[in-house]
Amino acid sequence: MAKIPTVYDVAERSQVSIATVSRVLRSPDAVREQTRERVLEAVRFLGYVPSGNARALAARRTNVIGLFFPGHDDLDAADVVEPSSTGDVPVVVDDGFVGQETENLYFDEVLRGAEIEAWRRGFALMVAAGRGASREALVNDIAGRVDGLAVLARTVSDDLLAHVARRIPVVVLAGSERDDDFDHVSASNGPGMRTLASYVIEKHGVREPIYIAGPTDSPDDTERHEGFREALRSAGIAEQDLVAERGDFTREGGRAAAERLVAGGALTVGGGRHAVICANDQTALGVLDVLEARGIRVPDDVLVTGFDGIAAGAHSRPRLTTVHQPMVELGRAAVHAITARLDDPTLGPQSLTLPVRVVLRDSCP
Amino acid sequence: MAKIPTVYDVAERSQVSIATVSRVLRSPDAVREQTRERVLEAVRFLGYVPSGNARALAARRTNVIGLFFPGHDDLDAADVVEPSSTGDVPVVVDDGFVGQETENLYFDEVLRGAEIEAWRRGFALMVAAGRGASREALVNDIAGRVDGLAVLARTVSDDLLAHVARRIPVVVLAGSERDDDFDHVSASNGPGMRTLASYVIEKHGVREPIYIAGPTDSPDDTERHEGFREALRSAGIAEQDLVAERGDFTREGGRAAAERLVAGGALTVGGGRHAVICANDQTALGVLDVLEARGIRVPDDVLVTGFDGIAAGAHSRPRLTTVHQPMVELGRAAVHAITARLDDPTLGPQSLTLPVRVVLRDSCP
DNA sequence: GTGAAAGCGCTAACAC
DNA sequence: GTGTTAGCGCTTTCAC
Repeated sequence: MAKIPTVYDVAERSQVSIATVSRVLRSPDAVREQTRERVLEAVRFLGYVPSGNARALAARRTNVIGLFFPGHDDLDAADVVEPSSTGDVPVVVDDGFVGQETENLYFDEVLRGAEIEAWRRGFALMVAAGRGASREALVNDIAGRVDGLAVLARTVSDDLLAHVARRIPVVVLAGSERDDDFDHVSASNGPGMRTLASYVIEKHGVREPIYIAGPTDSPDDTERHEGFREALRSAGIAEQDLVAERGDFTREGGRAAAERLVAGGALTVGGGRHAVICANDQTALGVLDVLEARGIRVPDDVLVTGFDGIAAGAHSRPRLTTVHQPMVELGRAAVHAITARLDDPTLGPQSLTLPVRVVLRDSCP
Repeated sequence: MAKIPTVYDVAERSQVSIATVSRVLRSPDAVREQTRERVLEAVRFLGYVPSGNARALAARRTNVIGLFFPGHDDLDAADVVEPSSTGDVPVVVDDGFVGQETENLYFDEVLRGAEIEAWRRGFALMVAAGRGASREALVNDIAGRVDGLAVLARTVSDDLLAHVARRIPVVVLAGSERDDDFDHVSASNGPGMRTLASYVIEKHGVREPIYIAGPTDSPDDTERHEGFREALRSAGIAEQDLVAERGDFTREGGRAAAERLVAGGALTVGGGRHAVICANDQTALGVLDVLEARGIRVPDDVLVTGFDGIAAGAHSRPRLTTVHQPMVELGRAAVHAITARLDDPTLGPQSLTLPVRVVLRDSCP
């Protein structure tokens, strides 16, 4: 890293102009083979790697797409652990240890989809998991570095989004299409939950399903909850008579909610057919944890359902009935929407809602 | 996006020089409040977002760190699905459907760690999951856009890495420290597996443990396998007499390997105490799938162990005994190593090995 | 097929 | 405190 070589260094060494160096890298065919070889030789010799920034600046295009998600506000305080100096490997009995729960399965899947699609279209991906107060600054910063930005709904103010959208295409993920000018990509949350809830009510004759909601600021949960209500309505069930709980989309939150339900006597062994409808899979898995520990049988005593379709739900005992939403596809669609707008800036606001499907498994057959 | 405003536009509108605009954004305190307000007002009015590229170019520093992992070569062919035009939500019975298996739990965790640490240090993160032949080009490209690069071991040629390392700090993830000049960050694979295998052999009296390896090109697997061999050696067991299989680090690969073992008669009900030691958790989970389907009891008939400590293993039935490696910390350490070198380029090659621990659960108590 | 030269939008001395 | 002025390292006409 002594002296980072530039086009000028390469040009000098290969006895050509910087324009030719640039050509060799961008459109090799426009250069005579002999010249090209000489340039490439110099590139190798010097260890030349073109500056993406200079290129982006000159070309007025970064070929990078940004992805913004809210991050964990915890996890951040501690410094990097220093390795234990001894080479000993401790052997511990797991009495319930669960590492740090991977709450972000959703994020992971979406990111994977975004990455795949970005790659296919020749874009790099820049990710940011903003936290705390710096969120807005982060979004602004990243917006200055990319050609387009995908943002999870309700993670940044509409003002900022509007500001940023004047510079680059912005697509909002998982937000219901609203009365704004952004592009939206989301899953069929409402219809999905409605279909599932109706199934539970009709097929299993449950008249008092319990809904465990997600965080109040989750647009996904808002839509799912509404879908649940619709199902109740069309079955002629009055919502005010029902028990309800709120989780936080985490397995731990699901456990806590389930404990409260059990303590409140809402869930019992053989106490008539009950159903717990959870706003997402993680919550439902937490519920399953508690029910199993309490000896309450699923699905015999209580039916349990989730939402999302994460892999863990397909492998749980009992396996989890859920509404599968195409998370990877969401990520891909987001990137797709951005590139589409990049290709044709005159496009009107797009709203894409991806289909979901109810997947019946053991926890609610 | 009509006309993207620049410093010049802001300067003109607020009646100051571009230098002052820059100051307002970088060091607000160096500007008189009244002037500052005027500039910020113009920023808001114009929808100005500073160009990260121009800034990086001028400042000779991007404040971005790159992360390179190998991607799935599959998944890429299909185009984005078009939403079904009907609003109907299909209800399907899951007869074994598992969505697309999240194989990359490892990647996800490391990425999370990297993201956290990058954020703490004021860096953005650029990720690339290279595939196929374009890998090298991708790495080169991304190297031109970042201040430092973390690369999973053995995903790109040492030549390229050396080339890139002349420009920016490069840290190799999960590779055993080798005789190169790169920084390395890895987990205690060998000692971890050795400890686990010894435990299985000594505690449970297993004399013929079966090892299911990972991909041949995985440095992690190489080290783990060697750890396994060491355990055999110190127990006086001859390796050549043992059955061995190779998976590919995926659950599906684990299933396939287990099927072969069952077919080969290596695993039977009550056929003496056997143990299947897997190179990673996903493989082990696949083995559990097969054993359960075959009615072979774990841990009564067969002991099963994994490696990594992914969340899914803590929730499987039976819960999976494993060696937990700090994946999030690996990501953090990688970023840390890069920033350390950025702060002090004179540093010699660093090699950090993070501690692991054996976690005993039901599958091998 | 190749070179000269004009930016791209910003930061950072250096003056005033 | 604020303005002037060089670049930063590339791409891209436009000549030749």
